[in-house]
Amino acid sequence: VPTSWDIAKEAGVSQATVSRVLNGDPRVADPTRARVLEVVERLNYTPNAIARGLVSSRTMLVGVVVSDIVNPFYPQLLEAIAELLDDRGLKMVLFNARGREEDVYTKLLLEQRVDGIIFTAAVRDSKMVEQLVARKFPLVLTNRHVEGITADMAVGDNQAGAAAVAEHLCSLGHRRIAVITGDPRASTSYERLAGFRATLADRGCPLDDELVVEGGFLAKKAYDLTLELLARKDRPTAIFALNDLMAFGALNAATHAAVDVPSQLSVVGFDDVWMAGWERFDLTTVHQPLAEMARSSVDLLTERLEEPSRSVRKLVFPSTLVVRGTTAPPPAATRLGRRSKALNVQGKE
Amino acid sequence: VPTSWDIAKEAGVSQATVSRVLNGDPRVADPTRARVLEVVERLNYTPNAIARGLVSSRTMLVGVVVSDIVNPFYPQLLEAIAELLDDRGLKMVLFNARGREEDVYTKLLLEQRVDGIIFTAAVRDSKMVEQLVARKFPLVLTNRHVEGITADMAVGDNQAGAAAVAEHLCSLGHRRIAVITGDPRASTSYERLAGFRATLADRGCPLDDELVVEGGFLAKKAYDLTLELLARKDRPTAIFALNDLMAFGALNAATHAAVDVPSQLSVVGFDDVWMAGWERFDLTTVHQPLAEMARSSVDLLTERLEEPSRSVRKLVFPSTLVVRGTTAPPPAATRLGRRSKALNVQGKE
DNA sequence: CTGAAAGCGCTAACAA
DNA sequence: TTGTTAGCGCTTTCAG
Repeated sequence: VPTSWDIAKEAGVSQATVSRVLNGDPRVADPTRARVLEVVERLNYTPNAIARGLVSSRTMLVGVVVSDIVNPFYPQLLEAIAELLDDRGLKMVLFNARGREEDVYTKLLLEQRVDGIIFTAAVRDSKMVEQLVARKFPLVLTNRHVEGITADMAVGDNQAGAAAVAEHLCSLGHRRIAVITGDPRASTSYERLAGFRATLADRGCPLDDELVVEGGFLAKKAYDLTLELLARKDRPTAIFALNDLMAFGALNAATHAAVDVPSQLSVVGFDDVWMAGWERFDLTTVHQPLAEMARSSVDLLTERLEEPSRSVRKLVFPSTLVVRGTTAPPPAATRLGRRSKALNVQGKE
Repeated sequence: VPTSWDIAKEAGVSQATVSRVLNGDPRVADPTRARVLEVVERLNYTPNAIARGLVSSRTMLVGVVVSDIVNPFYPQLLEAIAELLDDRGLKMVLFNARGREEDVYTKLLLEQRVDGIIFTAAVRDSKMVEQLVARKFPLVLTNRHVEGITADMAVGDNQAGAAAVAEHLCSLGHRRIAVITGDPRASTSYERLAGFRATLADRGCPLDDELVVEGGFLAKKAYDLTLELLARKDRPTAIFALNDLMAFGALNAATHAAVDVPSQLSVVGFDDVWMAGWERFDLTTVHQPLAEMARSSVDLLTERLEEPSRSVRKLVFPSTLVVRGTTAPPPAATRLGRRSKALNVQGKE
């Protein structure tokens, strides 16, 4: 593998000149530049980014931490982030946090000397994030945030989104509503639950704690929990899963138990991942502007990379309820005569 | 940020000794080692992997290229690969090839001096892979392979899998079978189609080219194509989508068009991604042993990293048909009297 | 067992 | 406009 010295020798110039040409330094004579580039081409030379990184202390690598890569939410986010990073010449080092201790991978991230980190898997009491922030390490919290931490972040308005779900379910007439929460350490789970609970209380139909179960943001767990909920004597008429993946699990469980959605059971998710609109799910859920969140995350990071001392910004993105076909009035309400019309109205968005 | 010199000074030893301690060199006196480690701990020192990489020419970074990260197949593969790499102290630099020119990212990969590359998005006529192989760059082809290239690879038996689908559909009585292919440049698409076509011909019901359409491994495209296929005067009684994602698209389209699956239309996929078994899909498909493929890919790569001259190995993994609820005899056959029984048999696996 | 010294391949002053 | 010269932080001989 050729080095810049090899091509310098071959082109009859100094190594420094080669470096200049490759970095687009304007004060290189055109003929010289041409000669160098010719050799670069001929020897198929690519500069060693490691060496470059050592001296410039810029690796052009960005660590991205996700909590569960098989949750379709993350690939969708990653796709957007990866493309934006690419446009800025940055490369993505991916970490799937699932199960791992967070300090382990963060340490790895640091050893690797990534230029910055985009965290999408932070937990509310993360000591690690706190340390990184204290060290003034360039990082942005995306989607989730950390309690009491001042850092750049791009998050959705979880409270508002969940509140909208509560309104929706309440006005449909639901009174026994179950909630399948996510990881309780995630701000997303916490806030969605809080927003839902508060709004439900406001509307005079407080949440029954017996009906709040923990699904860990996992489809399988939500599936099992739904089966369990449906088996109860006084089963809920609606289930609010704190993310779409769990809502899918609930939907599958309902199908398994031969419980019709939405006539016998309403299901609501959160995120509006791309599959949520599929006919086979047609899920009522809360939309989060993923593309914009991704763009802002990358922008926040690159701007901090360029100007480390700039003031911290917190971007909150609106969440909007998307009513599709998995919600309808509860069976009881149906018997009271609001059935067919309401069913049609809610049947399709 | 402290360097090894800082901790050397603090511990009253030479920088070389610090390096030795950190690399577990056995010939360091225990008291010395303890002193060094104490300082390392106290100063919260982490070695600079860039510098280390420069001298050892080992970055501990592995490039992983996927063709479309939102296809659930890849996250599932990535999850396994990431964990295995992690166990070996390697980190993953992810590239989503979607739309990008392959030489662009491969060049980036090389600049970054990743130790090796796992390609899951290779196209059959890839010049880039050819060049990398010629350069003896450590790489493994996973899932897809490249025409006429000798390299380490871990692929599924696509021909056999597709043949099994052909057998299954034929014996159910289907004669008008449509195929939604993937990216024609991918070996997976090519081989699955070839295997399917050959077996169908053997069974005396050759494939009608009018019914072969290109879905590019994309759900949306498959959705549209299915709608189009269903609108034809002489519509197919079965659709073989060359991956699960497209099969999901077909299923959604069928629902949209109010065509019942499997009584009016059979649908088969390929890959058996984790969602395929969900009640809402219950998709008949071809299982690929993803976990083993991932493990082998990482093994092949790490072994080559350790012993660059070892002989090339090609691992082919068996593909097995998984019959679930989306396949049944065609409507015509049903009219001939094989309906209800067959329907039940196929209705659930 | 430990220290001194020579780079790894590049960027960035500083000279010329 | 180009060349010379220091390092970046580490691993690794080679001497003690």
